Amino acid sequence: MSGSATQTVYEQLRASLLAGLYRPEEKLKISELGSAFSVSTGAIREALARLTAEGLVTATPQRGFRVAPVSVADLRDLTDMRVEIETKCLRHAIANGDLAWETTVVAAHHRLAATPIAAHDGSFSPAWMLAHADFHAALAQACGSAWMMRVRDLLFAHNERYLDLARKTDRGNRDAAREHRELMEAVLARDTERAVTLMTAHLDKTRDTIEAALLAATAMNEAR
Amino acid sequence: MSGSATQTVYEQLRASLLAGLYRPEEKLKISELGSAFSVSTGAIREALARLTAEGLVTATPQRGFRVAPVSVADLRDLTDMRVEIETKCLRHAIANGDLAWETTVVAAHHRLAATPIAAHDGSFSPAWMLAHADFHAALAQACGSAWMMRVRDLLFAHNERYLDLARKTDRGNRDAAREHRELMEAVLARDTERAVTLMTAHLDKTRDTIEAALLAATAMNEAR
DNA sequence: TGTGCAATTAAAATATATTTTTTGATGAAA
DNA sequence: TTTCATCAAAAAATATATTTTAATTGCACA
Repeated sequence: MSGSATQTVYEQLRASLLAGLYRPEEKLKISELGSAFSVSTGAIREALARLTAEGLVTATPQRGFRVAPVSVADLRDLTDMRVEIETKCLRHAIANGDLAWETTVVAAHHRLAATPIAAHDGSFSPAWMLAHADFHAALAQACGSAWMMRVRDLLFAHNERYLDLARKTDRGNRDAAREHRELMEAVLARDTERAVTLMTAHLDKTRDTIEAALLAATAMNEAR
Repeated sequence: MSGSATQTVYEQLRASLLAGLYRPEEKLKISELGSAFSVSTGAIREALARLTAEGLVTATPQRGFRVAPVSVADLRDLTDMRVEIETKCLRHAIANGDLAWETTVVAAHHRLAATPIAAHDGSFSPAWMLAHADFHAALAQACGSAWMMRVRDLLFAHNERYLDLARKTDRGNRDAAREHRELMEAVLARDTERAVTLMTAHLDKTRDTIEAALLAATAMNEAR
């Protein structure tokens, strides 16, 4: 364990949110969570406060916490920003990255490629989600800017939440593995423009896929 | 008052941090703050948790909270990122902004120009800091992207902390008022390239000033 | 005089108890 | 039936108490 109870709760809650274990706008009851994690309400409130600052949770005075909402508009806005920052990281990383960086990229890609994408229930497997996050983080890592990485990480986290909503719709009609491989190859070849183009396409494609799933889900809800 | 105690504490603490009322790396004792604000320790912990997620405060398990450190390296990194995002906001705002936006910019600038920059003790006056923050926010506002604004606000907040460190060194050898006026004029003329150039110069100049003050302060500390 | 160890103090972390606020239900009056 | 007011239950917010952990002090011993 990495230390305090509140820290553990924060990490687990965050992971659960990113994995889509709670629905958007769902109420997060303090005492319920408290008994679920078997810690005091104080620890829960503290964890929720941090998640609120991250934007993964919303807080309304006197009426508690909820899972942050999702929307097509937000997804589009988020993706635009992500394209911006991810390509910027990539440019810098390709310019600055040394052999050690190349090595971590290759390693991260190997792990990603070798990890089965789907869990038995049709959702993304946790192992793949982790490998995927690590691969993208590895690409950006060598950008040499802590602030860039920080903003990147924030945006990536928010995107993960959407990613999970696109479980079923996604795979099959898309070759994410190829996209990742080409991305790696462009990076190793230090072909900045190609890498940027591929990254942009990759993120845009992800957005389109999620958007379709999101609209389908909304339509289903409205019909009911 | 805008509601709960924890909310109030969060806001006040944040304002104090941005105003430089606490020194970087200073210990933030929970119970001390509790009695200072005359609220329970829980409320303090909650506020600190949020500030931690914002990066204004650092938390170390089992040994509490401290004011986040500052450094020349961080300031440079922060400014690079700020140039990036502020100019991006500006481009979009100039493209999208309507008359209502122009109006708020003019209003914000008028207020800024009419507010005395220095308090009697040589630091920036709180009123000026507020008017300054509002002016820059107004410029970016019309960018039309919530995520852009969110990242911008985060970066701006961190910069405010540095700004205060540059109190004495700054004014006199710099005509910030002119820079702001020119910025407004370029924006009203919808001269995107000029506005971007001015904004970049404005932020870089701010960094240089702060950096000089920071180095001077460090040298003084080392000499002691 | 310095070094290591125990005892003490201080502070953080956690749990529990209390107060306040909101929400949902029930029933009376229009 | 609909609307409004009142009451009861639930949950959030806050305060207090307890436990755990880290820091400090003082003392014995080299």
